[in-house]
Amino acid sequence: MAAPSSDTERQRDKDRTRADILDVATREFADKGYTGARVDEIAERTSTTKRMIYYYFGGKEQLYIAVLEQAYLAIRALEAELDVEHLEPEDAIRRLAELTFDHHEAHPDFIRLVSIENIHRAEHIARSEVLAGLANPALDGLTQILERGRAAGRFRDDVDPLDVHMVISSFCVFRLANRHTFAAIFGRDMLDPGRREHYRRMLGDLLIDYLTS
Amino acid sequence: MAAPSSDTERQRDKDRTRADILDVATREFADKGYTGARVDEIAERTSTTKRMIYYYFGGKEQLYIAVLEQAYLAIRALEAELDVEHLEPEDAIRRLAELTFDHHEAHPDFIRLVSIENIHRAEHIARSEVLAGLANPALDGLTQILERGRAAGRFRDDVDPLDVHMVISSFCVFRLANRHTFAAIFGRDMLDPGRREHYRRMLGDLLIDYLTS
DNA sequence: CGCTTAATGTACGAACTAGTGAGTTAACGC
DNA sequence: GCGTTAACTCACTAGTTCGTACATTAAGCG
Repeated sequence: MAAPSSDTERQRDKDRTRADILDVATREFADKGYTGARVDEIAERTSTTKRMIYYYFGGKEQLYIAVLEQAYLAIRALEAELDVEHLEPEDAIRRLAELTFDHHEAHPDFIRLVSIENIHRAEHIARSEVLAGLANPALDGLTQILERGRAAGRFRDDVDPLDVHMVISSFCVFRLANRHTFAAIFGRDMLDPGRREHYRRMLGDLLIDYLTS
Repeated sequence: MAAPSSDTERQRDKDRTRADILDVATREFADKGYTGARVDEIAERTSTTKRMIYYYFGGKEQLYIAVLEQAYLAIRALEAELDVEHLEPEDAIRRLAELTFDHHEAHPDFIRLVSIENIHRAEHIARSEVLAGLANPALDGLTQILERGRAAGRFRDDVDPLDVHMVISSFCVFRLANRHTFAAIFGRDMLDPGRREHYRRMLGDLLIDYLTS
């Protein structure tokens, strides 16, 4: 056989092995935290061996950083799809907030990785050339929306886009990141599907009432 | 000497030894997380030995649960001091929010412990008889304020106290818990003293605008 | 003042954990 | 075909980490 074609199962595949490790590692780190995750455990769930983790990534820490990079880039790629330029400012804000709301709910592992990284004071993000200062497409969209609302005299003129982004993130992140202690203390599951629409609408109301006051 | 008096330095003191261990352990667990914390490290920073940790607490996990219990009870004791019955509903809401805002900022270790516990899916809180279902005095106060505001026709009548509490917590917790990744990605320190008043006021505005819309 | 026991210190071990040394085999260009 | 090298396997180790067996000493009581 001359060259491996797409329908041929290659026994050795650099990309597939790497992707396999990264995928398993993402789940393991998100599940157990950086310190709690075990390299041997990751290796076992992989279709390859522990030696390959060191071959491709160098060590536990570099593997964890690679996991963070992949997770952030994937989320940012999703955010870049945001298209709200055709909407009225109020509707655009709601749409943007709901996009974040939905994204967070759809990617609990990412939220867990962020929480874990904050426990470690973002030292790994700081060490990553890819992530340090990675721009946020959603923030650019938000800036434009606020500008349009302000120009139309419908939004107050003393709001910083990053502050609004912070409010949206607070709400959406808290709902996922703190759901366990919240449920244990107050007996309410913030992820209960029956309350989903209520929270989604509430976030929009909160933002619009503030911006138009 | 017959009995140990208060001015006598007792060489053996059950309470002091226990409190010492608990204090050191709180800092260690908040700093490194449950898995990251080392029993030997805690012992070393104590004025006693590792053997005593096992003598008084039984093991790493029970020590961690004891740390959580003490931290939660201390915070709840502070919250119980809330006195807003003499204030107008709007001012009472702001006061309550600012109290939470200040408390969170003053107790970063507590916020870290909560984040860590959420990573572990609150399994230790669930195992603690003291903490499971521990009532929140601040929530009772909030319920009364909302009721008064609603009766006076100044607050909307479709708000759940726990939802308002969630919004307050989201904002205050996010500011502390996610400050590192937020700073790494956006270059803004949410704990910058120069922005403190801005955030404090913003939270109040956010709540009042929503409740009075 | 000696007896009892709660409180404390010392030394150690079994299991785990990140990482590696050295050899092996499949893929691919020539 | 064949040599080179990238991809891969296996067995192993040095250091760590929770936990404990055992010895010891201070405190209080009759």
